[in-house]
Amino acid sequence: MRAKRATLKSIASELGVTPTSVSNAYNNPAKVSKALRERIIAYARTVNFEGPNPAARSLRTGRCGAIGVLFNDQLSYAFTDAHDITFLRGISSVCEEEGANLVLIPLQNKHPEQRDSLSAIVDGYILNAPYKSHPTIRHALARGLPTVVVDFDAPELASVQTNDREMMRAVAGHLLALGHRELAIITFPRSAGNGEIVSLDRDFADENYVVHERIAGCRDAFAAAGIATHGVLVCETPNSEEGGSRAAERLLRQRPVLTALVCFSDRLARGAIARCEAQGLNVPGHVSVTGFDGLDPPGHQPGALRLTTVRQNAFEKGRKAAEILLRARGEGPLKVGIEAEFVVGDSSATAWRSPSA
Amino acid sequence: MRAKRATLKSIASELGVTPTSVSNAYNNPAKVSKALRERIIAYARTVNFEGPNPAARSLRTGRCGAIGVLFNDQLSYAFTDAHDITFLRGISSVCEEEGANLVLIPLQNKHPEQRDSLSAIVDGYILNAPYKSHPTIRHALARGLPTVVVDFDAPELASVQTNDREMMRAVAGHLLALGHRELAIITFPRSAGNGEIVSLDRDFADENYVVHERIAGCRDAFAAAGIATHGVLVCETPNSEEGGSRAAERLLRQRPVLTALVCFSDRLARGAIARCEAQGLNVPGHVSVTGFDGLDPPGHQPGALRLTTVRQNAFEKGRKAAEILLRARGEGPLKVGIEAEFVVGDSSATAWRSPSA
DNA sequence: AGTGGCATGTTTAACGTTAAACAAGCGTGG
DNA sequence: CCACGCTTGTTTAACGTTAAACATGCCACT
Repeated sequence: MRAKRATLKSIASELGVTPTSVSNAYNNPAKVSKALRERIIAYARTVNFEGPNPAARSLRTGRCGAIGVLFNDQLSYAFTDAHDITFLRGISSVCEEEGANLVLIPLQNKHPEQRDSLSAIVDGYILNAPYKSHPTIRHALARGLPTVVVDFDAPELASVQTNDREMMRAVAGHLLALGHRELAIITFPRSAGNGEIVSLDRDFADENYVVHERIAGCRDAFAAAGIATHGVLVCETPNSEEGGSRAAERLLRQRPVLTALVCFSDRLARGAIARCEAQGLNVPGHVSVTGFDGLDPPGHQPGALRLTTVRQNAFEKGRKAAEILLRARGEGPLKVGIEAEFVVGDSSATAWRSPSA
Repeated sequence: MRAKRATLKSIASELGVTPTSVSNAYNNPAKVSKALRERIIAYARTVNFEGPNPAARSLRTGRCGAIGVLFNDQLSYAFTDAHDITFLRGISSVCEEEGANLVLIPLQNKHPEQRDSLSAIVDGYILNAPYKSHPTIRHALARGLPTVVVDFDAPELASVQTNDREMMRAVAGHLLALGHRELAIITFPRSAGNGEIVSLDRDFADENYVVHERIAGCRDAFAAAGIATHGVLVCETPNSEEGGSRAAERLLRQRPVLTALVCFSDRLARGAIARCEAQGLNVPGHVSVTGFDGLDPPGHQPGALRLTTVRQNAFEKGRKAAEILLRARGEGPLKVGIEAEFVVGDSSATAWRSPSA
């Protein structure tokens, strides 16, 4: 039976002072004489008092010194993704400077009954590429705390955004300029997607904002080249090497004439490349494959294929989001753009198959 | 001017019921008639009430549904380390299953005045390879919350431990068996270390527990081989490729006859190898280098050197720690061991230089 | 008819803290 | 000598919630 913990009140009564003075000894040293303060701290030490109860303080002050981060996907997935990890690193670097705690909030998919309330004790949220429709995210938004959304469109909220559309236009334009006409797109999940294959001229309005923007960028490129998007396939798959591989396999089966695969992440691209090579298709000889993120580990191996991709600064994205949340005060939601860079690597080349069937 | 937020109380008075009933509508649906519950929820929705205030609930119930994780190092550093990331992934996988939030707590190094109180609102702690002496960690321990320590020795606390000592003995034994007599050790920081070079027969009792155990394992191997540890150098350096490289450079300058470098992490080993090669020393031809962790990315590149290392299951380590904290109830602190495996790769080989000077 | 039990709701009293307003004492300057 | 301000501390009330005990009505069972 653990002894009851000491509180400001118990210490105060023990010492014959008021709880306020004990509180001040911790929070407002200037409001208390040095002698009293030292007496309080000394006594507190003897009863293993480790400072004011954080929950009570938070209730009283309305602040708790922590920010919450929400991902679309499972948390344990985020920790496998170079982009998400780097993004978190950016956030955490600011948290360290500010002494703020960082709360990772898993989406409630397993316990639907818990979806009705979001129990995180935080001063604000960073929402990474949220699906508007997910209940947990809806709750986060509805709570009305300061919120920064990342790669998302929300006029009333502060946001940090990469120019996905323009970048993807560059990628698709690059492939079209190389003569590719039989392209397909491999995307990570657009919403609660189940891996269907659809056409590029479908309506993507309700989708994940990142997917929406990148799809739009692809269309821009096709439009600029005067090529119809009808019949261009878009395959949705989990964002992993495995997912990329399976998607490539399905697309190549459905449309063997493909000469280029536009992947919405490097992981998907790596998987797609592996699949192509397993089928005896050389990359970029037979099929060009592009990625997105540009976060391959620094120690580049000599023999490895350098991806044609878009390098985005996920660290800076995280930093900016956290800086806005923890430091910005002022009028109107901030909108910050993060520079990205189109990088031509060795995974794309001139189309070799006869253009179109 | 944001309108004041609705509370259980305000909703109750609005609806002519008691706050308890509103609370029950959220927490104990069985204690409230279906009709009333629906009336409450419906009204709550119209006033943008997103469930009971988490801080108040936490104060009242004494629980908050979150666990805190503390690292030795900067948080933003942990996000660059494959071991730490995988460890976090293990923790987060359990948090997801349990619907618990995960609070990453930066060590307070920048704001010394904040060191006196730890403001995290959590139900328990996971301490990853803690330095006993760091103030933040001392506070975490002193708060008396349920705590699981990882790779640390604390009889009164639950723990999850890799058998560092035995594994390191295997590594050093392997090198000694290959004929190496001029070994040096490269370790990540032992405490508040500043990068000195010391002898292996120094006293490491007060150091980081992991370092302490691994050093002991090295000594075991030397003892078993009947070789003196006097004069065997131990170099401390930040745990990064850069750190490994610098340490290797310093050690080779101080003792050019070295034929083997025992590194306490794969990152250090990678850096050391790069440095050796930059100096024209072939690995493992001229110098053998060993690592620790075995977490190299799965997509192994053809030309790359496979490290001789110890593969430890960081994911499982994280999972077990979180499971103990969130699920274990019972008598006495649990002690869980995590299996590791000594892996002979291509970075170690027979010593070629004449044994000893 | 009386008793027990269940369903539904209320009353009461904290949980531990801190903001704001107030009081007492003491030195200082005009 | 008095008004003023500073230092040090106290009083009061509230932050928003929920556990525990209590009240009430209704039905069922004996």
